[in-house]
This record gives sequence, structure tokens and C-alpha cells, in this order.
Amino acid sequence: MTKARRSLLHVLEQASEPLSVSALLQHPDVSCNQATVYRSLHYLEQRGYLDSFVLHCTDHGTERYYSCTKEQAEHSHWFHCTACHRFIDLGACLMKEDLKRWEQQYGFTVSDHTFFLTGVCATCKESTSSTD
Amino acid sequence: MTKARRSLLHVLEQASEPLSVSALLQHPDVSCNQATVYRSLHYLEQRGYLDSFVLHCTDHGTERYYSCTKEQAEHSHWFHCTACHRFIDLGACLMKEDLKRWEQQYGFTVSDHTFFLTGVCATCKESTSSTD
DNA sequence: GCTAATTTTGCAAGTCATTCGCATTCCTGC
DNA sequence: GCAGGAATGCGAATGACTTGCAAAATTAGC
Ligand SMILES: [Mn+2]
Ligand SMILES: [Mn+2]
Ligand SMILES: [Zn+2]
Ligand SMILES: [Zn+2]
Repeated sequence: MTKARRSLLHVLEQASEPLSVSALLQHPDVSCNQATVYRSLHYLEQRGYLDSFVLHCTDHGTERYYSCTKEQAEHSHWFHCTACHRFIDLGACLMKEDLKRWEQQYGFTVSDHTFFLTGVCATCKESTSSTD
Repeated sequence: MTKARRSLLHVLEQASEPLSVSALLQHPDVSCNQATVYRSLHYLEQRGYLDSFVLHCTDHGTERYYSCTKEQAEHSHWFHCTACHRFIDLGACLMKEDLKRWEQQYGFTVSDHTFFLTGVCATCKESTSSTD
């Protein structure tokens, strides 16, 4: 584990939400080159340390977001607020059963799944309604 | 409804799976400029005629895929085979209940959700096992 | 029908996330 | 210390998507 990889993993471990490459590059504890960030994230994800998904949001465009797999392959799904751009953790993935059912029904093997929600969070709904 | 928009909508109505912009541009019935394709797809999606999601696959990179909303806002979710790159329709979305539950639990309002599976389809599993 | 205003389109250039080639630096084992 | 392989930085390239602008098409007013 090199310095660059360790720093990225550490930042993502501390993070309360998935982070994009641009967010990681701005983080004070990440001091390596952008190409190194991309290469390190690939490395870490391939080894099962990280989990990622691509999310498009009008304000930030299309970016891949990374988070730590809490404990060996466990992962969460997220809600993304299109107003404040925060993520809300929906808790551990509960799709194992459904995936198995679909695999049996269609004969395919699922190697990955992507699921997330977008909308407006409670806080942003309040501030919008009171202001406008 | 202009000629460009009509042709795109028609191609997507006939399609059995979501299509990317590059696939649409290659389609014989689509004869307009790439910028027009993008602008038309935005137009059609905003009006509720289309549904889309961003999918990354190693062979094709990151692209947005479009499909028709069968009947006024009904939509499917899909399995994507990373070997033959075909999509399998998982049927109409059954997440209404879950979304409502999450909205109540966290107080946010969900305006959109993304869900899809990736893996290897039955056909590709066979041909792989018999060849290698 | 005929002209002016509005919308849509094509083209070319621009943007932005991500990748790649290559030279330099780092690390590891001897 | 030194050689060899891996990792990094830098800058250029890639590819999806967007945008500015002028030409073409559609619509509205008469
Ligand atoms: Mn965002
Ligand atoms: Mn594909
Ligand atoms: Zn918010
Ligand atoms: Zn297949």
C-alpha cells in the first residue's frame, strides 16, 4: 500500500458520504496527482476496498463517486440531494434476495448492481419553501 | 414534434432495449446531426416521452441510454450483459412502495431513481464455458 | 400568400471527466 | 550502493456531451 493509496483510502474511510475525484483532489490530505488518484482508485476498487457508482447531477455533471466498503464487500445505497448535493445513507443493501430471484428467472449472473435515489432532502425542502 | 424528434422517438419505440446516442446516430432512420440528437433527447425526456440512465461498461465506456416510457411514466429496469452488451428487461419498476417508505423515514422527496444490473447473460455464459 | 418573429438545425469549436505515453522517482531485494 | 519493477507526475489525448452562431425551417400576423 503506497502513500497515495493509503491517503485516499483513509480520506474515504473518514468520509460520511461518497466522494468524487474532484472532491478527493481538493481534500488537504490528498496531495498526489490527478492521474495517480484515478489509478489508485481503480487499484483500490479492484481489490475490494472501495465501491463506486456514476451519478449525474445538473450542477456537477457526470462523475463517479467512491466510498469504502465498510466490512469486506458490504455496501450501502444512497440518496443524493440535487439542491445541497449531500448524500443520505439508505443503509446496507438488501437486494441479495431480489438479485438471486432475477438470476434464476433469467439465467444470467449478476456481477454488479447500481441503485441510488435523487431528489430534495428535508432540509432543502424547508429552506426552499420558506424563501420562495 | 419536428422531424428529428419524431424519428428518434419512433426508433426508440421500436427498440427492444435502451439505446445510446452513438447507437442512435448509427441507425439508418436517424439522419440528423449529433447536436440535434442530444437536444432532441433532452426535449423528449423533459416532456416525459423518454427515460434514461447512465451506464458504464468497460467496452463502451460511460454513456447515457434512452428508452421510451411505455405508457405515461411507466418504466422498466434492465440487466446489461458485459459480454454481448445486450439488455434484458426486468419488467416494470416495483419500487414505488420502497421509495415511499424511504421518503417517510428520511423526510426527503425522491424525484428520480436509478437501478440496473450488470453481469453475464445465459447465452454468453454458455459460449464462454464451452469455448475456453 | 407573404413577410417578420420564433424555433430548430448543422457545423465547428469548446468543456470536462477520464485515460494514456513516457520520463522520472520510489521501493525492494540483493 | 545498485539493478529492476512498480508507482508517480506531467502533459497530451480521448470521448461524451454542450454551446455559439449562422442558416434553414416553422409559425404567426397581416
Ligand atoms: Mn450533486
Ligand atoms: Mn456495454
Ligand atoms: Zn439537500
Ligand atoms: Zn450476453
